[in-house]
Amino acid sequence: MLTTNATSQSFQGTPHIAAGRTVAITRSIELPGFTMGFDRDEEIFGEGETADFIYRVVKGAVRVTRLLDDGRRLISAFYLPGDVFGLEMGEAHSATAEAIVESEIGLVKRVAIDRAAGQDRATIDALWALTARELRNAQDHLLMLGRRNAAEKVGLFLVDIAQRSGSGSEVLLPMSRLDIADFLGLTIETVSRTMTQLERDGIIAMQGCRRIRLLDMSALEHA
Amino acid sequence: MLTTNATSQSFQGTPHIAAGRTVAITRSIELPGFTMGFDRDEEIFGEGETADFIYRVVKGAVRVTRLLDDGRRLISAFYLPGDVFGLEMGEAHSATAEAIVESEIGLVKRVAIDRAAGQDRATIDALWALTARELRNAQDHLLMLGRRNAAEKVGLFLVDIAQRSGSGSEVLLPMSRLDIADFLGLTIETVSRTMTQLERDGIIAMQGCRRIRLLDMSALEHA
DNA sequence: CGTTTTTTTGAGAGCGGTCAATGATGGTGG
DNA sequence: CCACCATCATTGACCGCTCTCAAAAAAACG
Repeated sequence: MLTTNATSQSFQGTPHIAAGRTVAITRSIELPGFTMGFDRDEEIFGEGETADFIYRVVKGAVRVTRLLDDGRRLISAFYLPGDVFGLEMGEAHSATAEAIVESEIGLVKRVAIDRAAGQDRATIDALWALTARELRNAQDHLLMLGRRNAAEKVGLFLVDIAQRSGSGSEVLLPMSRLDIADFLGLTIETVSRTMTQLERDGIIAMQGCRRIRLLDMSALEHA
Repeated sequence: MLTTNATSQSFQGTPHIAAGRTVAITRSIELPGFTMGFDRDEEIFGEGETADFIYRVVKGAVRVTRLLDDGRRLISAFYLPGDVFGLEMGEAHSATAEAIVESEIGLVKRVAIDRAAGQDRATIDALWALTARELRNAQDHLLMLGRRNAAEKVGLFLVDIAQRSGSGSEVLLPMSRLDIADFLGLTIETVSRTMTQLERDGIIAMQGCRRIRLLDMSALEHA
């Protein structure tokens, strides 16, 4: 875990913080904000910190984690370009967000959002819709975890990532096996073994452990 | 599964439908609505049906279920008196709700809610807060399912129900072992065995399979 | 190119699932 | 009120999946 000292770092040659722009929260809602670069494994916000911003992935990938009391880690969601995260109803963040790879993140101040929401019904509805989308994601996650074997979990996960990254049947996983395991409630070994088995069965093909080609989508979804 | 023909049934001697009253959606928000009685295992709404109402448990208990394609059943939440459920962002219900025991449910028409929300910011915020609460419940559920053994799951479940029913350390479970199993991602046999073991360990005491006394709360939470 | 981290593979054990039988519970009708 | 039956819960034996521990292979990094 790296210490967060965002301002001292740079991102792909661009200034670390690009101020004075607007950030899209939904397709129609844009608010004044700025962009920030984060290195691999760098913390974006921590559990318990004051939730002063909401965030949007411009480029890269983000994981949101919660630590159980006994040290086990639970990944509640992955966020890909276009996804909004970090919206809280309470004062503080209820989980930690970290960049999975070098990422570019848009930030909007919460006070700016609250101000806009006070004047504009459309903004309220957009924020509400974001909460509802998070709810749906959590419920889909529950469906993925509830009484399914490892092959089903990994299969559904790959299909989900493929659809969301919109790259057809060719997936480039940004996250490690450990991330996948903590997301699916499995161990790295089981994730690895399952992928090997899916490849043996001709359901996927791997070129390196991150580049996956989905050969048989229906087999992935139904077992 | 019983067929739903609510108007032809009665509930504990009171008329099945009591019209012309108001139903509390939150502590401060009350809207015109009515109350309806449901028998044990009676469907309140079904997956795919138009979401014309939102619901509140007045008395009894409700389960919300989703059926996986292969027939497995997943319980996404239990609702106890005071809890609101059935609020959807889309047109249709994404899950099925059934009364676990004979229950009294308050209903408010969605058009009435939308009308109130159009005029009153407090109502919008209340509805948004309800969605956020559902999200938190789903995330807590994820925490309960993620990489925990049966004893941890059952322990956390019992503590949760005890706290929500507010009856101290004496819990009267409205739901069957099958309901608990489908909620925790276990089988009835494992739930049963786990309860027996918790009793042997002196962590709980059972008077019948529904009446549970929680003797050691911290042991329940941490294993 | 060497070092560190991540991934893969293997062997063994344990937890929870499956199948099956017994025991408890509750509702119904005689 | 009790006998009967249907449903639900418990218990047991066994098996398979996933975890654990361990080591080798591959990839990422400086």
